[in-house]
Amino acid sequence: MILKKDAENSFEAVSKGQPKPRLTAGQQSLLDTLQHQPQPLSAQALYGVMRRQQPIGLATIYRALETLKLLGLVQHRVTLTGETLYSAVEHDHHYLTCLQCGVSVPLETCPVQELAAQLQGTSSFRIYYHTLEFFGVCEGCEG
Amino acid sequence: MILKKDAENSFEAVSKGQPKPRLTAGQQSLLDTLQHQPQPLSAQALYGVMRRQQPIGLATIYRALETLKLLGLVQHRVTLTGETLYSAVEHDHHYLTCLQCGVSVPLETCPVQELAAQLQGTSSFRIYYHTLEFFGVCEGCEG
DNA sequence: TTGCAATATGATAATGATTATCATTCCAAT
DNA sequence: ATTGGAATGATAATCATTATCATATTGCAA
Ligand SMILES: [Mn+2]
Ligand SMILES: [Mn+2]
Ligand SMILES: [Zn+2]
Ligand SMILES: [Zn+2]
Repeated sequence: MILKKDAENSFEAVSKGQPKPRLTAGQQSLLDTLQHQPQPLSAQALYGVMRRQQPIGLATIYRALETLKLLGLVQHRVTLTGETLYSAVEHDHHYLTCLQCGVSVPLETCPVQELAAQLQGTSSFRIYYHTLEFFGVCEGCEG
Repeated sequence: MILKKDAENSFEAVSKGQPKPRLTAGQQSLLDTLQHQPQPLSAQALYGVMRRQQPIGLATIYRALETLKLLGLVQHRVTLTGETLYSAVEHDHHYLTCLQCGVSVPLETCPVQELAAQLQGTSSFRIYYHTLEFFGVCEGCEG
């Protein structure tokens, strides 16, 4: 996927002709940070990253992430340890995870893109993102 | 998917030629219960269900679910509210969930079956199950 | 069978990520 | 400038899950 670098507000790219929400400085800053991350991050990790550029309270980060999710700008996934990781919706990656040691290997392709577009028309939902993950046991953990 | 009704120990059906683990009475009972559920259940919900048939401590249920997961007999998914739901691996269903009200609509098809089999050969992992979920906003929550 | 070591179980305390509170600050529109 | 509503931050509370630890079972050898 091609991203316009440093769009002043990437909302345009996602929502077309919908009620336009104004992001606060903090939300915008958080979104920018997220869009520049190569990996999904937890709320607490984001708290640490923002700390150096634009300090934002942890509670506010959780609230902002929720808001951005509802706007279709941010997506989430939950790790085996129970922490939620966030990333920009443009970040469409999936993993193969070992149930034993927890190691995650990224997949190269996303076989769901088509179905997502198809569902978009079929269902009455407006679809923002999806999660796809495979679980099993890695070679090293083979018992 | 067709299920042999009341297999004495469905492990055979999943693991072929691997070190055969003996499930304890509680684990077996829990697995049976899970295989008869039409919907994924949380550990606590299972605790409530087992209560009437074969009382098992909550901690033991969590441990058993973890064990069954490692054996490739049980799968899990995490809801928006953060609770983990468990189901027998035979239960291959996916959902379209509203980020606002949390309602989940089941999908009819699983477009990942093939890729899973393919990955099985490509990767060095032994793949047990996968999760696939679409997130968006339902018609009623449309803002 | 009997005895023991390894494993499983239950009750309960502890953990930790997330959420609820609430006082304060910001913001937009009179 | 004034004001009502939304946003923020610090912090307490929540609650699903884990860690403990004492007790009960199980598997196996003597
Ligand atoms: Mn994808
Ligand atoms: Mn599937
Ligand atoms: Zn592993
Ligand atoms: Zn909804």
